[in-house]
Parts: sequence; structure tokens; C-alpha cells
Amino acid sequence: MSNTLPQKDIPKSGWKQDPAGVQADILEIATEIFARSGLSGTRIDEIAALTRTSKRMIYYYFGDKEGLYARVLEAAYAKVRAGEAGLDLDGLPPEQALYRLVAFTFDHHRAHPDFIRLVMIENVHQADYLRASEVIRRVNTAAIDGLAGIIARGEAAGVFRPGLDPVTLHWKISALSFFNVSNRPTFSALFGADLFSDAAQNALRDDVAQTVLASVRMPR
Amino acid sequence: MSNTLPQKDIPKSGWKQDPAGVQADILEIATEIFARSGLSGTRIDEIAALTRTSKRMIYYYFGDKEGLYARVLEAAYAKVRAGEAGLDLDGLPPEQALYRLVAFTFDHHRAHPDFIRLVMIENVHQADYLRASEVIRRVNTAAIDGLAGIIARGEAAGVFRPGLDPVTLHWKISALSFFNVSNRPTFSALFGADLFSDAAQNALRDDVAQTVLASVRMPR
DNA sequence: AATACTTTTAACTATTCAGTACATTTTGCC
DNA sequence: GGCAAAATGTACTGAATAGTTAAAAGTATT
Repeated sequence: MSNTLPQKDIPKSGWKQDPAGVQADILEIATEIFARSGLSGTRIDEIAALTRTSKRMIYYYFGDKEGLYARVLEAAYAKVRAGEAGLDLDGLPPEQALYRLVAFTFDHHRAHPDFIRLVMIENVHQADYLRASEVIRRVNTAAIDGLAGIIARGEAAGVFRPGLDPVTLHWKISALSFFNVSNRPTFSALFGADLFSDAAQNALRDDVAQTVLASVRMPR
Repeated sequence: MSNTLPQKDIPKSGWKQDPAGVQADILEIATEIFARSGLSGTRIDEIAALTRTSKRMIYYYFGDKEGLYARVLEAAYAKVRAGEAGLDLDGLPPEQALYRLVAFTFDHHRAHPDFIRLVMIENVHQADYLRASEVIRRVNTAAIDGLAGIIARGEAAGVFRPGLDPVTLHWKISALSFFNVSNRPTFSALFGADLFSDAAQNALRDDVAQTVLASVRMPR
């Protein structure tokens, strides 16, 4: 009797194609959700609900959950590294250049907590997805080259100790800047949130930069 | 016909009760699995398969997945803090005491990667479970008290800068020691694993301790 | 206007997995 | 040795969820 049948004649019309926009929208939402919930904690349906499109399109463009996660990771690195590009330290004397670099890194990490959380999650996964991305690996050596230049100038000027290793120095700067964001929840749960007020963070940024400087200076 | 039937007359007998042992066994395995896979990534069935008991007992003793995770977290903190108890620095001059404390922390973190990973996971979860545990919160102020003592002695002796904050100093020591373990996967994926050989780690430990010392010393 | 690509809608499948029901065995206690 | 409580085993259930199917309509390309 055709009772199960359709009033489906509403012709769905009036939409534009926008492949790039759809993908960007999905990536933006997925970044938030993955950063908040991790890889296995994330529900594709939750992402889908927050985008302006549907779950179907996520699979259409990204294949599966891991594919989406991998793309999110690449996009996050690309965005953050792009933000670092504006920094030009060649004109400064080596000590000032290093101070500026540390202070910038400290602020930059603070300004991108989602990125930090994605890196944390990647570390829990033994960096499996990061290793798989050739794009990401290439970009990061630039940071080392910049540091090597500062070190060379400082050493030549006699203000830095000889024999400094740029990778170790980068490690040190990263450790202090990264931990500040990554471990804020547990640290403030254990010791209070005083250290994370704006004022305290400004002081801490200077403290960190001075600490790094002290560790490279020529002992008198 | 009785063909589907049983040689099941083996009367299942011959087991001993061992509540404490069973719980300890579950906690040990669960610590590994949670540290490897996170909260949502962990499968209770996987834990059960690796213990000498069954899933049934996990729920019997720990209620649910989150209950087990919370107990794992507490046990991990308890174990790690117990390992720190042996350190007695009161007899040393302040600079030596601080050096020893930093070097010990660096090694201690390295020796307990599962603990570090649990803390990382906790940070991804905004420290929700850590905050809920009163046990954990109490223990950690001891670390600050110890540092405050060293600072006071160093300041009195005129070798440390005045006005040092023990929480900030603890933050600094933790950052350098924690990052070394937590971010090893991504860091070595990006910059190579050289920094993580035993020899390089020994050098890094000294570098870190000297860095911390340089940051607290009285400027000349 | 033919053809390939993009988007929508909506239901559907198959599996994984947290948590449970219920029976059985051990143990401490009287 | 009998009873209650604690401990354990086995099998099951129900919900969540990654990923699919199908059909059709709109849009871009040439």
C-alpha cells in the first residue's frame, strides 16, 4: 500500500561546492577534538557534529580516523612553523639574539596549546605518525641551523663558551618552553596555579631566558 | 548422542585465594598498559589477558576502568616518591646539595618512564584524576620544603641570589628532567637519537645540573 | 552535453568492548 | 562440619562507534 513510502520529493538544492573549505573546516574542528581527547578518545561522530558538513565527507577526504589524525598533525606543524618564520635575529648581537629566541619560543608555545597537546599525544604514541611524515621532519632542521648561527657568532665574539652543541641548546629551550604548557595541569594541581598568572608567566619567561643565557656564557 | 558433551568433569579445584597478590598483579600490568595506551586506548580485556586472573577480578576489586586508572596513578606516585626518600642532602654545602638533587631527579625520571607517561596522560586529561586524589597532593609539598631548605642555606652563605622561589626552582628542575623522557620520541624523530645514548645522557645530566646552578648563583 | 567530481542524506553493518549475571569454590569461624 | 562471606570462573548483554552502502542531485570541466 505504499504507506512506507516517500515524501522525499523535497529537492535538496541550493548549495555550493567548496572542497578546500570543507577540508579546512574538518581539519580545524578535528584539531581541537584530537588535542582535547587524543587519538582513541576522539569520536568521529563528535567531529562530524561540529563541522558544517557530515561524517560522510570526513571519510570521503581523509579515508579513516588515522588518516585524519595524520593530516591534523601535519597541518598543526605547518601552521606553527609558519608563525616562527617572521623572526629575524641576524642583526642582533648574539646574547640579545638568543634572549629574543628563547622569549619568543616561550610565548609561542604558550600561544599554541593545541599544538603542544598534539605533540604530547604523539609522544604517548611513540611518535609513530610524526615519523611517518616526511614533510614534518624536513622543516625542523631549520631551527637548528638558526641556533648554530647564533652560537657561531657568540663564540667568535668570545661571549659564549666554545664547543656548544646547537641540538642540546635547542633541547634545553624546548624543554623549558614546552613543559610550561604541557604540564600545567598536573603542576598547578600539585603546587597551585600562581606560576601561571600572566604576571608570573612574564617573570618566568625572563627567568628562563636568563637561565639559558647563563648556561652558554663564558665563565669568568 | 552426547557428542557436544563434556570431558568437563575435571572439577575445577585447586586454586588458592590471594587477594593482595591478585590486586598487585592487576595493578602492575595495568600500569604498563595504561602507560602505553592511555586511558581510552587501554582495553580492559588486554589487561585481563596479561594478568594471572580474569576480567571479573578487575571489576571486583577496582569497580570500573576509571577506578583502576585512578589506583594505578596513586600507586605510581607512591612508588616513585618512595624512591626519592633515600636522598639526604642536609650534610652537603648548598651548591653540592642542589647539584646532587638535580642529577638525582634527572636519573630518577629516566628510570621511571612509565610514571612519566602516566603523568603525560594525566596532563592530556587536565589532571582530573590527579586532582581527585588527596593522597597524591599531600606528598608533593615535601619536595618544595627540601628545596626551600637548600635555598635558605645557600642564600645565607652568600652563594645563591636572594629572593629565589622554591616552586619556580622545582619547576625548572622538573621541566628539564621530565621533557628528557616525555618528549624523547618526537625529539629523536626530528633531530636524531644521539642525545639519548648513555654517554650523551650522562653529559646532559651534568649540563642540566650546571644550568640550574648557574641560574641560582650570585652574579659576580 | 557529456563526463567526472563533489556534496547531501540517511540508514545500516559489524565489531569491539565495558560492564554484569550467576554459578562455583575457598576460607575463616563457630 | 556447617555456614556465611570472600574470592573466582564462565558466559553473556547492551551500548557505542568506526566505517559502509546507496541513491541522487548539484557543480565544474572540456
